[in-house]
Amino acid sequence: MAVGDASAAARPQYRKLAANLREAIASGAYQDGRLPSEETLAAQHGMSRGTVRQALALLRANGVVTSRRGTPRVILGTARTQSFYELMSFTSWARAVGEEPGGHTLAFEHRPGEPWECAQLDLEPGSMLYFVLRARTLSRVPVMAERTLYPEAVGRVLADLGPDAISHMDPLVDEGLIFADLEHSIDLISANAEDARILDIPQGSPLLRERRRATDPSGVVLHWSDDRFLPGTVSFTVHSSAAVTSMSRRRG
Amino acid sequence: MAVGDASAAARPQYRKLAANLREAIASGAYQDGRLPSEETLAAQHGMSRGTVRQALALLRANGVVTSRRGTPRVILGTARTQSFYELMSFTSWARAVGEEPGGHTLAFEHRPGEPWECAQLDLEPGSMLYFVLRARTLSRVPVMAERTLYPEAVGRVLADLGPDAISHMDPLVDEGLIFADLEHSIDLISANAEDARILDIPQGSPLLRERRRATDPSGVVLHWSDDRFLPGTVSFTVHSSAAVTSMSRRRG
DNA sequence: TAGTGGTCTAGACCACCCA
DNA sequence: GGGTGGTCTAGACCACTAG
Repeated sequence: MAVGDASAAARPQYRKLAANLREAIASGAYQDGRLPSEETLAAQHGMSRGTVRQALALLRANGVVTSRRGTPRVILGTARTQSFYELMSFTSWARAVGEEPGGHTLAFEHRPGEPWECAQLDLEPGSMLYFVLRARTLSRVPVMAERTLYPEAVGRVLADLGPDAISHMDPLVDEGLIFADLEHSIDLISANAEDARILDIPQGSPLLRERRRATDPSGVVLHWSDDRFLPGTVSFTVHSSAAVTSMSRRRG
Repeated sequence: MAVGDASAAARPQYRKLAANLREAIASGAYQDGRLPSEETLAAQHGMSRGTVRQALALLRANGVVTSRRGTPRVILGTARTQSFYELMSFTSWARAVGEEPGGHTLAFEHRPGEPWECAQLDLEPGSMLYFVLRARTLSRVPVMAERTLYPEAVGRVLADLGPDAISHMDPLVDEGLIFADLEHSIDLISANAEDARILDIPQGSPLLRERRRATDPSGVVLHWSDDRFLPGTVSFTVHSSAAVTSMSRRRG
C-alpha cells in the first residue's frame, strides 16, 4: 500500500474496523475473551497499527474492551451505547427500543426570551427565540413533558410543522444543521401544575428530569431542552473510564 | 529531537499538554475563543503533531473544545468533568464540592450471594461475597443510602474497618486495586421500608438511584453498588459528542 | 525474555472552510 | 488558494505482564 493512501472516503477505515470488531465480538468470535494483538489486526486488515489503535480507542471509550500495557485486550461486552442521534431524539430512541413514539404540541411561541433562557442559548438578553412545549407519548401513553428553546434561526425551521408532528429533530437535520456535542444534566424534581396537567398526575409527583444543551461544531447552541419523564419509563446509562471521563456529579 | 525519544515518564507529554491547555483556557488566554493550530502548538511545545492531537482528543472528549475540519478549534468552556476517582468515591466527591462527608455502617455481611447478586459481580451462583449497607451524610445530614457488594477478595480488605469509617474506597486503592471502568445507571424509584428508615423519610418517597459497577483493567468486577439519593442533593452531568458517545437511555 | 499495549515521530494526502 | 483539522503510514523505543 502506497504511502499516504488516505482514502478517507465517507467512512474512515478505523470506523469500519471498529464496527467490524463490534460485530465479531457480538457474534461470539474471540471465545477466549481476548482480542488479537494490534500488530495482528493491522496485518489481517492491511492497515497500519496507528489506524487499528484508533478503532480500538473507540471501543475502549464505549466500554467494549479494556486495555492494559503488557496484556492482550480483554472483551467486556457489546456495551450498548446508543447512537448520538438516538440520544437527542426521543422519536428515534423510541423506535430503536421498539415503541411507537408520538407527540402533541401544546405551545409554540416566538417571543423575546427571559434572561435565563437567553443565557442558556448564549444569546443577548432579550433576543427573540422559539419556545415549544410538547407532550410526548409511547404507544399513546403520555410519558414525558418536553420544553425546548431554539435560537431564532433554528426554530424558524419548525414553524410550519403541525401540532402532531412526531419528530422535531428530523426537520432540523434535514435542514443541514449539525449537532456535534450534548451536555446532559439529570436530576429528580417534583411536578409543577403544568407538568401535572400534561402527564395527568397529581401536582408534586416525582419526575426524572433531563436537561440538554446541544451545540454545533463551532460551539453555537442549537437548542436547550428540559424533559421530564414519569418514573419507571426511562433510565440513563453512562460508561466512564479512567482514561476519559466525561461525567460528573453535582451538588443538587 | 531524536526519533523515538519516547520519554513516556510517569505522565505522558500529551496529558501534560492537555492540562496546560485547560489551565490556559481557564485563565483567559485565547480571548478570541479559538485555539492555535495543531502545527503551531506542536512547534511551540517541541512535540510532533500526533502528540498534540492526543492532547486535543482528550479535551474534545471532555467538551472543552470542539473540532471541525477546515477551521480552528473553538473553545467551549472549562467543562468541569470530575476526576474518575471522585465519580467512584462519595467521600472524595463530597470533599471536592466543599462538604463534609460522613458514613455509618448499618450492616456488614459475609455470606453466600443471591443469584442476582452473584450475577452482578460475575461470580458463580452461591459464591461468598461481602454486602455492606451504609448511611451517607453531608454535614451530618443523611442524604444517601448505599448498598455495596464486593467479591470476597475485595471485601476482605474492609473487614477491619470500624462502623464509622468515612471512606471505603481509599483502603481498596491503598491495597493496590485498580479501578479502570465504571458503568452507571441512573433512574428514579420510591423508597422502601429500609430506605425510609435510613433516610428518615416516609416510605414511598421518591429517590434518585445510581447503580454502579466497577471493573479493573482485565475486566474483573471489583464492586457493585446501589446508591439512593434524596431529591435535591445531587444531579448527574454527562457530556457526549458525536465522535464518541458513551451514554444511553433505556426503557425503564 | 518474548510479546503486548502506550507513547512518540516525521512525513503524507485529503476534505473542508474561509478570505 | 492557503490554512485547518482528519486520516493514515512506517517506523521507533518504552513499560509492563506473563510464561
